[in-house]
Order: sequence, then structure tokens, then C-alpha cells
Amino acid sequence: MRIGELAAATSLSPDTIRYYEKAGLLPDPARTPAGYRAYGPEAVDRLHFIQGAQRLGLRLEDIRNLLAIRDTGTCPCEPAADLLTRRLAELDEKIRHLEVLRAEMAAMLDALPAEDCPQPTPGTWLTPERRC
Amino acid sequence: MRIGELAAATSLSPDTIRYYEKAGLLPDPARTPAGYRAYGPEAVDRLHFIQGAQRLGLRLEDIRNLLAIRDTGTCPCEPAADLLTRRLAELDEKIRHLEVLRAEMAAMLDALPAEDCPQPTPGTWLTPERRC
DNA sequence: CTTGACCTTGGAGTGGACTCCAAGGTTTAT
DNA sequence: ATAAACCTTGGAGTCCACTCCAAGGTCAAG
Repeated sequence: MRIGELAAATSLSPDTIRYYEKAGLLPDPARTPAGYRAYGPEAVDRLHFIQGAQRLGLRLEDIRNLLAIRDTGTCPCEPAADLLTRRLAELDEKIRHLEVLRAEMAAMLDALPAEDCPQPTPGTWLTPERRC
Repeated sequence: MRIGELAAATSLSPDTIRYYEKAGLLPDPARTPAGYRAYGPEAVDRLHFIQGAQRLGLRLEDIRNLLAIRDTGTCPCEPAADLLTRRLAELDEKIRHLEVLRAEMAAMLDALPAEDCPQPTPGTWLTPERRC
């Protein structure tokens, strides 16, 4: 299939696919006599893999490394486990941080309808001498 | 005080402060006869405000708008409430998404030491025909 | 006085993941 | 045949929040 078809099959743009190829995520594809890229169905799979990994928050660099290991025919489970473990720890940290922030902001929002502007809880959020 | 002193007082770099001024977050400061920027203590407060709002995930553009309202002498509580409400909704969404992701990744990690590579749960994460 | 730290300006660079542009060739449907 | 959609390449632009560079002036301590 051609790049437009691959793009449609994966909800990506042709430019993005060309970008991925340049970034080393996709191998150089076969070409038509006119120089057009010619992809097989395995390219759809590969892009789905990339998209799945992106959903998990992996950067393209990480995904490229995983793909490189996979392409050698060796088992990518250990590197995948390493990446997943790292990502899990990052996610836990991120969730914790967001929950703290959420609590702070909810508290600020609760305090807003008060006669005075709220105390600057997370820093000088709103200047205390300002009266609402 | 001079820009270096203001930077030290706020843990920002002089370049960042100059950047904020250019981005409209800080008013043009007074100058020394040599052309150096001269700040009063209110600049520290203003930068603390900015830093606090950034911690909440607000972009500089949003903070600039809030500051502009504040600078007119009107009460910024309603715009702040709007921003906070919006940010709360965004945070809730983000937390939910991260928690779903976390669960998926934990499940994938649990499945990894199995004899076969796990089924591609979030998409073709790992090609099923690959055996570990 | 000397030297090093500090300051100025305009503008370019960084990171990461795309997206757009220009110029021109190819394919497909009417 | 024609026109529009599709494709190619190299390279620049976008987003956002900084950070760095170059060239030169100013300040403060020794």
C-alpha cells in the first residue's frame, strides 16, 4: 500500500509517517518505479505498536530502542519490563503530584467566593491586600 | 534591586525574567542611569504569583491574562475561578487517564515474565507471534 | 587602576513531536 | 486529454518555556 493508505489505516498523517521513518522508527520501505513508498501490512502493525507505546507515555526515542531490539530477533521482554517499570514509577509520581495539586486547587476554589480574596496558599497566588 | 538580585530572590534566571517582561508578564521596570533594570519589592511578589500559578499548570498566556485583570484594579476572583474550574476539570481528566494507564501497564508488567510475550493489550504493543 | 562579575540588546537555539512549504513528478477518474 | 489527488524531497516552521550567544558597557572589590 501507499503512504496515504497506511496513513488512513493508522489515523496518522503521511508527514508523520515520513517523520517516523526519518527518526528511525520505520525501516526504509520498498519503492514503486515512480519512487513512491510501498508498504506491506506489517507496517500497519508496526505503527500500531508505536501508537500503543506512545499512549503509555513512551517517547519516540524509547520506542525506537525497543523496536531496534525487537528487530534483532531477540526477546524484547526484559527491556520492555525495564521501560514499564520506569514508566510505572513516573506515573505514580505524576498521579501523586496531580492529586496534591487537585486538593490545593479545590481548596482555593472553595475559598474564592469569600468576601476577601483567599490567602495565597501555593505562593502569592492572589495578593492578600486585594479585596473582592 | 537589580535583575540579578531579583533572580536570586525568586530562584529564576535573569534571562527568564527578561523573557517574562517581553512576554508581557512584567511591566517595563525603571532603569538606572546606566540602563540597568531597577526593581522594587513588588516585583518579587509578582514573580511569586507567576510561579504559584505555573505550579498549578497554568500557561504563561493564562497568567498574563489574570495579571492584566489584576492590574486594572478590578477583582480577579471570577476569572481566577474560571481558570481554576477549568484546570480542575483538566486535572480530573488527566488523573483518570493516568490511573487507567497505570492499571494497564501494571497488568502488562505482570504478564511479562510469562513464557510467551503478553497479548497486545493496549494495541499491538508486542507482536503476538514473538515468543519469549 | 584592574579585573571579574554584572548588565544591556537582538536574536538564535533547545527539546520533542509533529506540521507546513515549495517545486515538481505520478496516478486516477472523468 | 484534463484536472485533481497523490506522491517525492529538503528544509523550515509551530508550540511553549525557557536558554544561549555575541558584542560591548557598567560596577564593585582588591
